[in-house]
Amino acid sequence: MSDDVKIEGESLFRRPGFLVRRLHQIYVAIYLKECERFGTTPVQTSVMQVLRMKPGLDQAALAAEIGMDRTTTSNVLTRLEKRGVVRREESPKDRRLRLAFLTPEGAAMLAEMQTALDAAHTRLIAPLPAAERAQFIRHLSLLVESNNGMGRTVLRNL
Amino acid sequence: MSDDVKIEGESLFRRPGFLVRRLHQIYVAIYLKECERFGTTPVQTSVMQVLRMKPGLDQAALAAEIGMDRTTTSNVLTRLEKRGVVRREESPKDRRLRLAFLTPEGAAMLAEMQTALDAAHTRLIAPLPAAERAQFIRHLSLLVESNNGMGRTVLRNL
DNA sequence: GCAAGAACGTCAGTATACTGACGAGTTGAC
DNA sequence: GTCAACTCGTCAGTATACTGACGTTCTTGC
Repeated sequence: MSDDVKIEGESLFRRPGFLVRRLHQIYVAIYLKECERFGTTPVQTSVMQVLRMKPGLDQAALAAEIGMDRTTTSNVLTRLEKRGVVRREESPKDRRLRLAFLTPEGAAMLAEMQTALDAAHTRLIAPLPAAERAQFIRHLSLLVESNNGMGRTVLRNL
Repeated sequence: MSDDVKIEGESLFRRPGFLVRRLHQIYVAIYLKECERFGTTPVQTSVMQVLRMKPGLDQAALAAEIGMDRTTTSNVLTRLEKRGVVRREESPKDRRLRLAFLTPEGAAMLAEMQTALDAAHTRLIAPLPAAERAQFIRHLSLLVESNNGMGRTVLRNL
């Protein structure tokens, strides 16, 4: 219970990198359970949420909003389009761009998902004492903002 | 700056699930930069670290140590074996099991990686005020331990 | 107005990470 | 002892997530 941060220890369970990987897995599992009936993934939901706020975003801008690679974003959109919740069209102004929109079906599904989605996020941090949850989220935010800009994938609009 | 935890907000950047996914990506990027010359991944390193502590572990037990699926563990071991840092042999006691060991080359590489590995973990949480790093790690640990046991992948030996 | 550079989307390739299913092997209830 | 239940490793399939490379299209410097 020492306050000293011992990164060099042998156990994986004191290493922040290992813990973050594991917590990410756990969040995915919680999400999949909460949102089971929709058959979506966390990233697909993030894409739809961004498109609700900013309809007609091109793929690179969408990628930057979520912190995903252009390639991954394109693949996610392909799957969402196949399900009929997203549609893409070419930009008349810039023929390089493909603009993405939620379909009415997509907007309806997203609205219906809201409760389950909130529950997933809440459940993830529920084991923390209530008074410490806000600080944990602030710590996460700070680390994401500070380390943003590693490699090709960068978040815009922090 | 309210202490109230607003999970229901529109912005992705206040959602712990989103932040954890993004922080995991960031850790991978930091790791890959620090350990570039070894050409390894975070998970491959975790496997090797466990095998250093517990030589001759079977694949399912190894999976449980790291919190990985059996299938993923098998694939990671195949890649490590191909590189010559791990070897597998069948158990004479239980013919279902394949026991994994570090090769001398693997042990040597792992020893050589230690500094870079420590640097990656340290860099991940470096942006936090020094006094708050231990608490952040405690929060991560608590959430991982509390939510352990979601789905097929479970950590043993917490 | 045009050549150099940059940006967009895509492709191929690779690595985690999961599910469901399966055969081979072991264990336990009786 | 036998057979049902379980376990281990693997396979096929799918979803994130990255890199390097490429053709197309736009922007900029001049």
